[in-house]
Amino acid sequence: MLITGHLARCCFRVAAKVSTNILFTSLHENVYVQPTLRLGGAERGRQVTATIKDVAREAKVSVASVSRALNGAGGVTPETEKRIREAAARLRYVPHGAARSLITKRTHTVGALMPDLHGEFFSELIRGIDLEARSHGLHLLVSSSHDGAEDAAAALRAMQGRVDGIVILSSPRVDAAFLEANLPDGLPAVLLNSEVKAGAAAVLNIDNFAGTYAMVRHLVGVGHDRIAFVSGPKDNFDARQREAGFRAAMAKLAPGTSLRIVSGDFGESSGYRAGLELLASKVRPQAVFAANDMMAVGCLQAFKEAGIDVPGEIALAGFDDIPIARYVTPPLSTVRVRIAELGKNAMDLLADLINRPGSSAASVHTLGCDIVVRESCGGHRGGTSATTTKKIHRPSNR
Amino acid sequence: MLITGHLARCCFRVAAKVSTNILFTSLHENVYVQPTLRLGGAERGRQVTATIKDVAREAKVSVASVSRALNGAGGVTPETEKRIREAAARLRYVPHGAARSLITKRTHTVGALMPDLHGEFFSELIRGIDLEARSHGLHLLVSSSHDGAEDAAAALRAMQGRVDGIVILSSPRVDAAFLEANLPDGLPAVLLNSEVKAGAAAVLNIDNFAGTYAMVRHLVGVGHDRIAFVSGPKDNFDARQREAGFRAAMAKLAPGTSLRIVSGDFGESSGYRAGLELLASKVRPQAVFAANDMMAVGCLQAFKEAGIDVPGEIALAGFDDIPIARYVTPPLSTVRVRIAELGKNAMDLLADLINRPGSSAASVHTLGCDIVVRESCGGHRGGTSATTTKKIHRPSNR
DNA sequence: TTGTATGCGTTATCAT
DNA sequence: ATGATAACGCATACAA
Repeated sequence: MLITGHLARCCFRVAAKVSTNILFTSLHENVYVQPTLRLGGAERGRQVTATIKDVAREAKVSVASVSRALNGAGGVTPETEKRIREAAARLRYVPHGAARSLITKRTHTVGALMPDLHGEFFSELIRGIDLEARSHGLHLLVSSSHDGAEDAAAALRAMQGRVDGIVILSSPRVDAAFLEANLPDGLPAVLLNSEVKAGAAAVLNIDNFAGTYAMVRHLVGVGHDRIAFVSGPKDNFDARQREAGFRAAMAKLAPGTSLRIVSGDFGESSGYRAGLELLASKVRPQAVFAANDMMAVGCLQAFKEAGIDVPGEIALAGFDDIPIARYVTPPLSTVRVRIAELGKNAMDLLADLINRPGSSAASVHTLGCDIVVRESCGGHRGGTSATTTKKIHRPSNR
Repeated sequence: MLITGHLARCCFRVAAKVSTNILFTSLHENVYVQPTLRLGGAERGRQVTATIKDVAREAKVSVASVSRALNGAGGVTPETEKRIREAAARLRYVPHGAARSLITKRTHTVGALMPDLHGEFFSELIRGIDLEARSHGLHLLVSSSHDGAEDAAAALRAMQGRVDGIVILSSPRVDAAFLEANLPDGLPAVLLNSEVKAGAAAVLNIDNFAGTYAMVRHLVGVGHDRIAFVSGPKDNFDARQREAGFRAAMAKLAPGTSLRIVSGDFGESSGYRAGLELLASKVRPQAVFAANDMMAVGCLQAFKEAGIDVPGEIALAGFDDIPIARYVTPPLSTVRVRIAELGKNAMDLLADLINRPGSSAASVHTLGCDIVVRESCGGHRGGTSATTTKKIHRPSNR
């Protein structure tokens, strides 16, 4: 829609396979010239990794002393500890994670299981999780990109014995039944964006309901009455919550108004179609609230093509605050989800669950959203708001 | 710049801590009602995970037979195998990864080490890596979000014995010296976006040079002569290559033109400043080529505010093809980097390195780019082009 | 304080 | 075909 296309070769086509390099050279100083460099010391033979035994031999002590010294368990003379540490450093000794976790029962690793996600949401979530994991001394085993339940189940199985806990981002496929069948009993788990309260798992959700509610309140506040809603896919938990929030808000804040809800699928083009459909209505809405930003962007495109002024003739709002929202014309008002914080909180919850088994088990948490008022919804005075994580419900299941 | 602000509360503020839930209920059917659900069978006691011994006992065979049967190593009667499989299924037996890799010397896991990256690039890269890893039967241990060399070194150490190989995305901090000091000798590694050819590691780069060159050719082709360039940070490899490509292209395709290069830092606001600076020039450029899209977007903002028509008065082009590029007005012409493919190729290279040690070692590969012609650079006939990965150089270091 | 010995769960090498 | 047993690298209870 926005782009059209003819082909234009980007790279140099030359006969010889390796000559691209040479061609560059002839054009310019050769950017591919690279410093040759030997890595590591390449000890004799294939001794690629030193073990605790090697260190023990080198330091002329037993493996037990090496273990004690390096783990700070005490019971070792300062001088022998020094000797051991030096030997370890000399040999570039690093404890073998698998071996250690075999006896320790701790992998210091958490898993992240998520559906096939593109873009900002995924990266921000992982970012939040990873940062917090590191601060807890945990590593992150990621398994993303599965649409199928079979994929996800396999990934879950493969994590057995490799993780101390797991963060699971729910999806239509990874639902209650799936978790019941595949989530190992006793494995600390945090469910993100899930409608199930599953066993001992903690649940952390986005406050879609309140976010939508607040946006409706803003729209009503700036004088809009007939607000249409573009809903998301029915099998999506977020989408359902957002629609519920919209219905509740309208019932409360604009009572008596007949609800206008057209369905979309979170995709840009479904938003475009919804926009066209709304324009064709007998009574045109004063504002359109799309259940996510991509659909709002599609709407905007439809309005632009029809020559409708936004927000002059129709106000527009979205949900998510994807980066694009700021850059469309006019900039899109939306509900911001603090994704990295969601990840961070999930990780905190999980760490707690791991360190104090049962502590946060079966608790349900909710992360508030902000609304970001930009130009697309009229009554623009700008700004954002923030709320904090609130514990909603915590049955004493233990 | 684009957003201004007043605060608007998004969530309901109520006195009681837990009452948000109740409030919602009073507004609407309670969206937080969640099905209670017992997970797993909860075998007796704390037997949370069955081991191979349990299966052996259950099937009345030795652990050796269980191992053979489940690994398809042969040497086991169909009926005993059946009995073993049934016992395993009954006990929900899953082999303990750590224990297995201790003896196998294979973790079936690869590490991904990357700097603190936001947005699309990170997510697409991980996506490409993860998808391909899965198809190779490998898992992904991610360690992202370090700016410091110390951070990265610690992450690298922690991967010892937990991964069979590693993909490293270079950054100013993770450079030749860093790798020499920290990359374990003998560990299969693929360096992404790196200017060093390090030991036995394979290197995979984006063809920044050719991408920039092609875009300049396009700009010149549609009649622009005085093309200004907004460069990126000097310590960034991509930025340097792109500038080199620009210089080379201009020298070849627009000889005699005096070069106009203003420096930026890849950030939007530096692009904005560069835009203002260029507008203030005695001789205004016909086209501006920014070393990345964010700077181009900043430029565009500066031009818009100055009332300059794009592409009418000044053409504009960027690099990366971030999602935003399509949505600004006018849509931004740019050089597309196929990031997921980069990740996929890196993973392929690594899998090769793992399975056939030394096979792809010390090879250098380059992934071509596409140019995407949209409206911002004039001469708009639309479209993209694609090139494929080409092997540039492969010393016989083995 | 230090060393010896056992076991973690698995695969591999022998026997039988 | 099957079973006993020795690794794998580490931490730890116990002995010295």
